[in-house]
Amino acid sequence: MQEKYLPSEIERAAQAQWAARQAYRASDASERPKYYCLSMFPYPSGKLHMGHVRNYTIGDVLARYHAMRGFNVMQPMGWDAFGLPAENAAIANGVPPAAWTYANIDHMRAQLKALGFAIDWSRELATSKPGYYRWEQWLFTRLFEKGVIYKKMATVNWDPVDATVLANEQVIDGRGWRSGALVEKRDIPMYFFRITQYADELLSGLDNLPGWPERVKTMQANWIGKSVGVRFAFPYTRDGKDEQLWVFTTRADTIMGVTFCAVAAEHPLATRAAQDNPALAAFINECKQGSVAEADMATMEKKGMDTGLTVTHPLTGEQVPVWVGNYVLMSYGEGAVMAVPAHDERDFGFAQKYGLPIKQVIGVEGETFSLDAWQEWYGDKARGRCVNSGKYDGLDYAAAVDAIAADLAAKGMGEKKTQFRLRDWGISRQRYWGCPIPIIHCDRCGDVPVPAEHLPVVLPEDVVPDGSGNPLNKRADFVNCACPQCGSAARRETDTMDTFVESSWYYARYACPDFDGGMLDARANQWLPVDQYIGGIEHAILHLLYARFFHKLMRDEGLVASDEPFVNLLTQGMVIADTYYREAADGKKTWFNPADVELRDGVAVLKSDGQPVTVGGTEKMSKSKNNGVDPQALIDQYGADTARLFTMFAAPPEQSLEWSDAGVEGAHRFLKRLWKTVYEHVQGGVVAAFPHPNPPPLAGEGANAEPKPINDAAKALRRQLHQTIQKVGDDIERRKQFNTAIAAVMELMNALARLDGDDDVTRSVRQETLEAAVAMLAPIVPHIAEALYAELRPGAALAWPAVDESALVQDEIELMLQVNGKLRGQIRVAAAADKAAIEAAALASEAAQKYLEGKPPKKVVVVPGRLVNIVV
RNA sequence: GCCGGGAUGGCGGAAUCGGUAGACGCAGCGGAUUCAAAAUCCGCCGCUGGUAACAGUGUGGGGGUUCGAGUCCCCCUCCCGGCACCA
Repeated sequence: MQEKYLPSEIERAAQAQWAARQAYRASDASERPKYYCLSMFPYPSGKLHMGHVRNYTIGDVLARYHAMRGFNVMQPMGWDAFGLPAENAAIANGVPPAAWTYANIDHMRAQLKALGFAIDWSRELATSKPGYYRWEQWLFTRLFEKGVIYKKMATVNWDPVDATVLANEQVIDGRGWRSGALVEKRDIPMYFFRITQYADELLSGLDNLPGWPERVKTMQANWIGKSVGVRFAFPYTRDGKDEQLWVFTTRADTIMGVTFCAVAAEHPLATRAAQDNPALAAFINECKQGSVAEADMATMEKKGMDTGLTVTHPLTGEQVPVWVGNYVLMSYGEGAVMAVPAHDERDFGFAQKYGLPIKQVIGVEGETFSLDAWQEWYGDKARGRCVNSGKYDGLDYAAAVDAIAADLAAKGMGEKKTQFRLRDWGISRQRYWGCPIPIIHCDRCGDVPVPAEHLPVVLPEDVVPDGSGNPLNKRADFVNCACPQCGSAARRETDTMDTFVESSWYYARYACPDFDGGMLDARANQWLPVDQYIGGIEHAILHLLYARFFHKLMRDEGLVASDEPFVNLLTQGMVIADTYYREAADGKKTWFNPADVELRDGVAVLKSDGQPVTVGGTEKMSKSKNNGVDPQALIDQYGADTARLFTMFAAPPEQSLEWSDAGVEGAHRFLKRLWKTVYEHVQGGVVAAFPHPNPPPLAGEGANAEPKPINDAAKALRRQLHQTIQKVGDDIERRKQFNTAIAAVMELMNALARLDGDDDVTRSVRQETLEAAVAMLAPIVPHIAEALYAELRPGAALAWPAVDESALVQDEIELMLQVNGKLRGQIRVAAAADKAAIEAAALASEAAQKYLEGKPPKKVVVVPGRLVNIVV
């Protein structure tokens, strides 16, 4: 055995050996129970970042652990290959997005292999390949024919200078990121998935996901946002015609307090009023500026303008003024809202600002309504009883809503309605590097889906976008085609799909990536649902909701048999690091990578020039803040095992992980010590492990089943060993707390180092401990574990150690002794002692005597196995 | 703004069901080894007072429940994630 721990050597050897025997190839035909372990696939941005290392190490630990426990494990990997960054790189460097993407994939695949992940590479896929997106296009045409996909107008961010639709990310302070032009809202036609049709099932299905974190389920439930309310109309007459302004409210009980209505800038009523009102027209134009992002809408200053029009209150008959409000969105509900300033925070602010009347219609007994205390009237208190509401006075929330809905229905002016906050999913993107939408526009036949036999609609890969518009529009060979129905000249749709579509079903395609006869084959149901899904918490809502939705779409197409795609979900925290920057005179910040910064006399300075930089706080590793730590340098210096050990040890998986170079050093030190401990033991000759229920046969020792006499120190170590086996299995399998699993093995190794003696029994206990410790670490640091186990048990395959129950038995245990809840000492009692015996022992103890001063205790609390608390 | 999460030594974190706060690791300090250094090994290490034994105090802030609260309840502050075209 090599005396020195040489990571690069043993890692290369282990990886070559795994590849040679195809160790991680998942069998489609196995007797063993399946375990499908999936990590969210990466966007091929260039090179792996620490978030990837963390994500895939978590998945690999679980995959390897389950393989050691006898499961038929599948851990696949692929590439979320379409997306905006490829186009940005194209604009910056003049490289086609395809070439850039595939080069990145090659580099990142090599990095993943260097980390030693137990991935079945035979199932690798990239979403930008026609063999993949072909089936996405096929499903699109099926759903289009079923009406699950439809077309409607939707609002986008429009850059008037670049003549391009911008992603929210590309809008900075209301301006286009490249042009700096003020962004405008613009309505364009888009294709939508009718996800709202599945809203109820997506909501109720959360109850069948006990393996998901509560917080993710809560976020999804709030996102779907089911609410029962009332949709009703304010009638009005215009140009001699009777018309209606429809609104939706969850607070119909406050309908008698309506003092105005507010409509979106794009609302037909606003458009009409603006025709002979230049000031209003100007205001509407102003409203149309800025981004469409909800966060921007919600935080901007609430502004409005009177249209001069009024509508009739459906119950009181009063005239109600109609305002245009910049906070009312055309795409939400009806594009119009009723306003009750007394009982809605936003309406209140608006009314205060523009001097609109405020009318209290809800009261809480014993409390006086006052404008100063208006905030008090939200939450539970808002659900008081009706006042100043005529016939509805005295009714509570539910009764008032029922009565008001009934009266509106009787007049044909409204009805109860279940409303979801969830909106249909718009998937059209005016971008090149995505999956083409398989639609052909024919002047005669309209929107015609591309027939299955003509799929895939292949995206040309030699295009270089320039940042203005979609380059596909300039490709006559792509655009011009014949209508599949009538054969006349037609135009191909040039919008591509939202990349969330590709990531909504890739998990299913891994079961049968080579199948070219359809989207999925029978192997999908063999492997699905995914047993464990791992990915960042930032995907808690959108990606995970879309994937659940897609699973139900595929189920309803008869492609999968299950209702939900992911049985267990682990949402890992972010990897964060310090940020450093310098600010120029014009306020522009230049960010420096932590690797280029060092501390000199407590001041952060740039290594290159020694001048100070400003410390900008600890944030998610990102390109924009230039605080990403390149895992490659770490692997080169310490090896993959150290990188894996550190990322698993530094924080529990669900919390954010703060990067630290010093911690890496500690992880490496532990592996060196482990290597040395095994080396020293092996130098003395390997022996059979201490007898336990399944004595492992070792050449020369035979079936040595005679129990050997064992001293107290070795017995104590064996107790700790088997407690550790119990704990580590529980930490990995149930708790998914790898940091404490590692800490427990470290403690065990520290205890082993203190075990003296070179007799046969002690050596066999040492052998047992080392075998188990190496096996327990194998899922986390597989290369070194492989090498060490081969020295400890030549020829044997790594196996998870079994717990020896008999080693756990204790005769005497220590309890803590509290007086008035404060720790004052310990007592030793027999492990089997009952409450009375424990109490007697406690009262007889020196510490108890000291604090009781001869007086009887007021109360004694005995928690067997834990403590005694004496109240004096 | 709305929804979700977090805050524990100098640092990362542990305390799994309300029961020894600070496991494990990093940094630091002291010692051994060495010509010297690196590496390695041993010891100390929340704060305040004390030579020490020990005492007091301590889990973002304020209040509450309990024999007992980092953990449960109410209020507050700050930080982070998501907000539908970043992935």
